[in-house]
Amino acid sequence: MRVRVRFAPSPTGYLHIGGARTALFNWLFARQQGGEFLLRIEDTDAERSRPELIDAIFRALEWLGLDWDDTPVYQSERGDAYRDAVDRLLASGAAYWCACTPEEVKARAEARGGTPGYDGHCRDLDLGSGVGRVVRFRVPDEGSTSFDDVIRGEVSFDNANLEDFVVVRSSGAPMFHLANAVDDAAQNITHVVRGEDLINVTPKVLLLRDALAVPGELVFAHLPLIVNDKRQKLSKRRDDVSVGDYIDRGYLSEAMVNYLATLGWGPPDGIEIRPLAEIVAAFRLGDVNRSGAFFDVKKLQHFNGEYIRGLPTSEFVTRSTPWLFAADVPWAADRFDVDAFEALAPLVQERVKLLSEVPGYVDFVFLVEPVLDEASWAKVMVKGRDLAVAVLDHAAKAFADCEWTVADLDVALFSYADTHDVAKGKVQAPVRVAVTGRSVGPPLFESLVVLGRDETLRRIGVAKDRL
RNA sequence: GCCCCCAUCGUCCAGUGGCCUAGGACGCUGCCCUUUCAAGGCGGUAACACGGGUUCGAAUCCCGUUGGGGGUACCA
Repeated sequence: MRVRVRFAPSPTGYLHIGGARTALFNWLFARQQGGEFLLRIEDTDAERSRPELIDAIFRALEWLGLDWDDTPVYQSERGDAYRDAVDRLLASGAAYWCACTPEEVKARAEARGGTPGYDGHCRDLDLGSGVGRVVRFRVPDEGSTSFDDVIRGEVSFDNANLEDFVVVRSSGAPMFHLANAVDDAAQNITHVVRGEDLINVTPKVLLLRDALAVPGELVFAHLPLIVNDKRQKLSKRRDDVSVGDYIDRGYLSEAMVNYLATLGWGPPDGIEIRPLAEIVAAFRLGDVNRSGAFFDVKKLQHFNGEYIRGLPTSEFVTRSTPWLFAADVPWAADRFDVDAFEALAPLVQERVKLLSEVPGYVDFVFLVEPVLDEASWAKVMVKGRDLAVAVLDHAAKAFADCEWTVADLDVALFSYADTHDVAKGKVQAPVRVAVTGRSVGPPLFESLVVLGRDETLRRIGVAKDRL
């Protein structure tokens, strides 16, 4: 049978790292099996769902490159199907109306000794529908519900530990388990790949499928959770994990997807950074780990640096250009010079880990006056004042009439190093700070070539005056 | 409390009874290269939670302990 999986986000927040990983593993499995990857928006909870987030989720998935098949299913539009299922459940006695309020349920539980859960109060009262009433599923008192998880093996729950859970709220809206069971059946889903936080809900869905006489078997695979540095499930509040935030910080989708694929799984040959197509080919659902994985931003950054360096330079230019027009960039848009950026791009490309770092490497070209990094100035120009004065004097003269090429600038400036027996690193520093404002940046002479003789000499002059 | 899951370097991943004096990657770190910073090259650091079994032999299988996590809603 053809594999059909689904990613079923609830539009209560932006797509976060955990959801992205779940979507990715579903997608990998589907593509690797030649199956289909479907989308379902689980918006049964009108209170929490925010329709405007749905599009943001789609865009995040698109950014990641996780293309889906068919049009997404919206649970908010499938009321009839759920009502039909509930009618069948009620008719067969698998479910019943319950008039207990949450407060009553809780009060009785406390009176019983604190064990949470519904006590079956209305089970055999044969109540009909009514305002404020919910429909509960009649969980068998005995036996157990188990399934063979692809990742974890046999997982079993005693039915006695399961309460008669609500399938329809007093508002008439279906609960997640019900909608889930009905939709997985309707969409002919073959495999459910989701986070381990949903493992306890599986017996309920299984019981529901059974009661609804859904044909065929649904295979489950519960992914290990992605955790924070305290080894707790990533939380939108506590941890900063929205996929969109990573886009804004200059991460490449290829790097993100590749990194996410190494969380809970690893290719047999140990090569972590590789094209998605190879990951698809090597991926095996059954080889996914069972234990939680820490989301290590440092390692993600390393992946990102690798991907940036691996880009053709022209693509690096087109992908980093938006960052040069970002709102917080300190120069007017008309100061941007494509040719200048293209000249520096290959040198910047091998130095950044994030696209957002790019402006900091080339700003001196577009700024009227370079931003002055105080720490750099203090170290090179103040602490090393004597050398700085001598070097800038030398540079001002030597740069005045040499050929304006990397090779000639090199000779012109470093003749000072040779004649005065000073390390080249020491000699280039004052010029770099004078011209770019910082002590780090792209190679100096290439930078000067782009800046031009007049501006270079002007900035050297300004720095000398400041000394 | 109850239920479920998990347990190899700081972190991620290999390892599926002998190839393991446990391998790769990130990080950290030493050296080299070098006009800064990167990148690159060559090294180093560091782990099978504990206790019992099973077996000729266990990181690998079983049991227990401990530890961690998840769930326990008229959220998903």
